[in-house]
Amino acid sequence: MTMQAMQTARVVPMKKSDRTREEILRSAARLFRDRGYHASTLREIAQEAQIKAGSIYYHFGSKDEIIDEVLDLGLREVFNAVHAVMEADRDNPDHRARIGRAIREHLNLLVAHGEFTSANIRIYGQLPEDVRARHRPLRRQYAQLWEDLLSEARDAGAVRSDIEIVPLRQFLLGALNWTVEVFRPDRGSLDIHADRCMALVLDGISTGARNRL
Amino acid sequence: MTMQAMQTARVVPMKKSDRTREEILRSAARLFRDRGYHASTLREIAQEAQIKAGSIYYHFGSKDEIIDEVLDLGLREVFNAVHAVMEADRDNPDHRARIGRAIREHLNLLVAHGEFTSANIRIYGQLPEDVRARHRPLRRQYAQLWEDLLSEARDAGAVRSDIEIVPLRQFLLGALNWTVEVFRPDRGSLDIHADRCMALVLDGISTGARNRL
DNA sequence: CCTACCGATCGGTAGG
DNA sequence: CCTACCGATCGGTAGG
Repeated sequence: MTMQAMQTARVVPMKKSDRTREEILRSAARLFRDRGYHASTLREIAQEAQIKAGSIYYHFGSKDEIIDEVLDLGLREVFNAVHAVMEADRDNPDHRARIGRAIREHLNLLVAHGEFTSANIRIYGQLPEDVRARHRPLRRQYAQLWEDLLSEARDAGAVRSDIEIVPLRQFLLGALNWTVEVFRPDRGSLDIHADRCMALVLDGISTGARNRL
Repeated sequence: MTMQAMQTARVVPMKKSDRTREEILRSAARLFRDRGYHASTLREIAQEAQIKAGSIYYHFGSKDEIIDEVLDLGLREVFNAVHAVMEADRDNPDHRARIGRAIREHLNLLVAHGEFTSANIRIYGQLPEDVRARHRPLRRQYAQLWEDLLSEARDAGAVRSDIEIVPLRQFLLGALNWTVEVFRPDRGSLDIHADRCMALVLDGISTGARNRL
């Protein structure tokens, strides 16, 4: 197998059943995002994936298994990419630049994996508690990534010292996610979008905010 | 009937059927907010309102009629209150203060009518198109209120002239709604919360933003 | 406002 | 991966 073939194989899975499986997940993510979890039926998901309803159970054991994987796909790639950027920037003394690069990477991934991240953001609050519970550890891990970054920035004097880290992280990630949902920027306008978020959020944090977060 | 009685009558409806009707709406709003529209069944709504499922149809013709009224209640009172504040402030030359007061009133109402405004914010994106279409005129009206306020501020030089009004309004209202959903501030901390939003959002708009919105 | 019920549709399964 | 089907539950209705 040539290098070319191996790379292709990683992007477009070779086995047909794998491609169908991915199509089910992608269809499910789109429907979950647009109509919510309960309103999206397995019959609609199957139709979008161009198979019959009963055939979904060849690939997944239950609807819960599908939502679990959609949630996981939506966040894990964001986690890995942002984690990598933060690691590469570990010794940079410019904390504002570090935060900026993390923001940019976060937005990048949100746009790249549209269906899955959007579905995750939009429906998480409305899922049954047992589904949320299974997904929570990954959420906590990602939140911790940002809280560490912001803590270091605060300790270095780059962020106002009277701002609490947890609400700051909530506000920052919330604002970023919200803007992507509203603006749906294309790849070309992503840098502008990231700068805008930086300016609106970070300038407020570091110089403008009069009250404790 | 005394003045006292009349005022009481307006707050707590006298007829029992009116009170049941209100209880249905409030239960529906809570369930819609917490689980989404489709996941909230008429049977659950009825149970929360302490009546039997079939009895809902004594008060409402369909589930659609309930969601219509929940959406309307969630936004109309916000619209009226914010509109009144803007009118009272019409000739104030301090545009930053005008925007600040409008923000404060908006947040005030979001907190005051928690179930209905939260339900409106959270589930609107996932509703069937015909439900959204019926609710859209009121949404547009409220958006126009803010766009007028922001346009005047920009024309007076209080907001950067290279910022487009529509995206600015989307971002501002989106950020305000988001923070209320995340922080759920009590009445006591509302002023602090409003100031924080002012600082984070408005300082970015007027002095910090490098790029066009 | 309740009881008793309807047709439709859901998530899921058996057998191929 | 499909056909044919199950019990459960949904929004909604009839009759009181």
